[in-house]
Amino acid sequence: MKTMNQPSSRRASRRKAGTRTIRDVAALAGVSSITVSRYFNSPEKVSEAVRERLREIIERIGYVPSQVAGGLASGRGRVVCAVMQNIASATFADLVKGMTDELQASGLQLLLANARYSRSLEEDAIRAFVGWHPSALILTRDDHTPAAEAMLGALNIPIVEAWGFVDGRPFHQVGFPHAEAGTELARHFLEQGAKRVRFVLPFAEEDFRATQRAEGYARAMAAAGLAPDVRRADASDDYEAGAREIAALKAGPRDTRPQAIIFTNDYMAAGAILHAADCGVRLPADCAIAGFGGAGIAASLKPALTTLRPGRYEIGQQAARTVLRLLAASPEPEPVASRTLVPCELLVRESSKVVLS
Amino acid sequence: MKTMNQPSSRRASRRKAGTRTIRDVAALAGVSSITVSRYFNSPEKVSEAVRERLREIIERIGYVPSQVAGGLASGRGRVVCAVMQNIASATFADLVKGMTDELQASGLQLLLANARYSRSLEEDAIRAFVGWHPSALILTRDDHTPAAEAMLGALNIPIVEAWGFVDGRPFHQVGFPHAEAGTELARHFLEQGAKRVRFVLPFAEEDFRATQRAEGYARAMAAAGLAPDVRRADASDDYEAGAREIAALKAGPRDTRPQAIIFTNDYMAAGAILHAADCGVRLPADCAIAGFGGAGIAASLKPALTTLRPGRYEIGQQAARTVLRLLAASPEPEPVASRTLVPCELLVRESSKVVLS
DNA sequence: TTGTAGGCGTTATCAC
DNA sequence: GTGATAACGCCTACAA
Repeated sequence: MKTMNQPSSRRASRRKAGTRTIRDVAALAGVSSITVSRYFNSPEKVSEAVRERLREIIERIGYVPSQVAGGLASGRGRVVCAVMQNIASATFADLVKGMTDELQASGLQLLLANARYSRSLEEDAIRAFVGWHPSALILTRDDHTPAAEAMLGALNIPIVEAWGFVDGRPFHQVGFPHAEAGTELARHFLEQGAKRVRFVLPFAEEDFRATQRAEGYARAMAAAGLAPDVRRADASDDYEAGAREIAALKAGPRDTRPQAIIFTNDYMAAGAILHAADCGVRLPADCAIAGFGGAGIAASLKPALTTLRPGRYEIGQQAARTVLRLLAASPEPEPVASRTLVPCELLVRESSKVVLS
Repeated sequence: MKTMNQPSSRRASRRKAGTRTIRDVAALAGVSSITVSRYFNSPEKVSEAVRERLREIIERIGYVPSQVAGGLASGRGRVVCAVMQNIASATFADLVKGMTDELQASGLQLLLANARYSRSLEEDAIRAFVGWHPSALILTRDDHTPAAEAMLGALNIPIVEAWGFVDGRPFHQVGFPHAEAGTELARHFLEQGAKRVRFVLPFAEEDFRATQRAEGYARAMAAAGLAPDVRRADASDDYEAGAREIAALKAGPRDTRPQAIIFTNDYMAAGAILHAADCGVRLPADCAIAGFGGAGIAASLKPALTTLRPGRYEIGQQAARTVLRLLAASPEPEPVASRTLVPCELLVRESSKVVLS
């Protein structure tokens, strides 16, 4: 007599205790599991009666579909991957919020990686993300390593480059041209008649966007027939760097001192403003000041800080929307990469009033 | 005559073009696919020779293991899920950075959700995360909905409650007791002889941690036989709220005015300091000030702002470490929930010097 | 150290 | 509108 209840060809179940599957739901409802699948993915294909029964059962036993199994079966993870450059900065936090807010409703989960301004870490992050079979990818730079670029080309999914705004890329762009941001700030001073306008970069060289803004500034100066004056901060703390910059202002002879300074971020500018009184520098009379970033504190400083505010949240949002649009439109991909400009807003306040002596 | 080349029992492959699998690698190496699996998961079980061959092939064809398939097969997604309360705030951005930095090496991917201080959204996020079969869960509050609590209990994975630090919870704690933070700030002023110490809450009531700090402050006041004076800001912008608070300072008779104000975040405190001069208030002579958060700008304000700085990055890091420790130790779970205190640091500066009149 | 068999939970495909 | 079946890519269990 054969062993009962245990055909030798049958392995033990590897199922975790307490895990419910689509089949449990199907059995309870007296339908097949594919019907339960349809209930979630295309409910209009399930009859009203069955739908109601399923709703009740799912609610009662607390069934949650496995994203993992679904992703495997469909060949597409329910995942949008994003590589940030500095995950703890306000800039990227706002981008992330814009993206999550927008993706929330779609059921897509955002996966984040932090590349710390390194192209090689970005490549690593992309490679890791490939294993998730992402539905789309959002990047925050456009100068990838060749290996990264090769992976991107092979992925064949929507790819968005957010934050910058570059010509001639094969991927969708959402952001603004950083060089032009620098140009705009330079012009703000040039139009007021300033001739000596300085641009201050942060201590760390890693933020290449700051460098791009400096280049735009330099072009504007050159176009006006003036010599660019780009300096790099000599303190890693932004507030301290700004303070030192303003402290050094009176070092040279009066007619060579800058009439205006553009700080590449608002924190340096704030440091300058807060320290000015201690150095006997009156702002903006002795030197006009502008920042970049649209920091919340800018309006409260004395004098209030002029700043160029990028639409950080909006860029995250638009990047996510671009992804959703492309996913909805597939499999007819858009012929050319889209370009969504999210312009900066120049918030003009007292600090940037040029006083020509 | 039957159709050729197409046995009726054989379905078409659903494989995406260009997708390589563990079997492709195995075939190229002349080994079985399980050996390739071992190469990734326990390389020490694969002979040096085979390992070398596999390394070369994997590198050459750019094979990346599927996290999705692996997660399904092993019953555990390679995922740690975290629910934040305000994903765009500096606090949570630092937490996230601490977590990702720590998880990076382990190959675990962090999944984030934003609960916006809502218990119900937290519940939704947890439910969504269940579908990812997470290896662990990190939460940032301890007062979950009953449904959420039920899910947590059933999950049977490491669960960490980070940012706060509470007694008697079934889950691991990493953070600090917010009430005590309020107490510490209150004592800082009480020890200087102040009798009238005010505590200012932000306009939005959603941040229950701020309320906990206020409670700790109130207890310290009561213990000293003094009346607590908790006010809620009347402007949603923190800087503006701080400015208004300081502007209102001189409204009442001198001997009822607060001698010190604790702002529940540094932005309100900064707003107060920046606006003080405009109101004819001299700080700290007319009123001592302290904040909470350890904002970067605090040290640059005039007067420099005293603030209680929580170890935000460290808390994220320790939360992740707790998760990794528990995962490594399984299947022998720790008998009781661990408690990791990450203390705040009181940064005493000029703003909090009490001047008794 | 290496291999065989089959299952993980869902979905694509085809059939009714 | 509903169902049977196999396939997604990998890993656990067991065997050699």
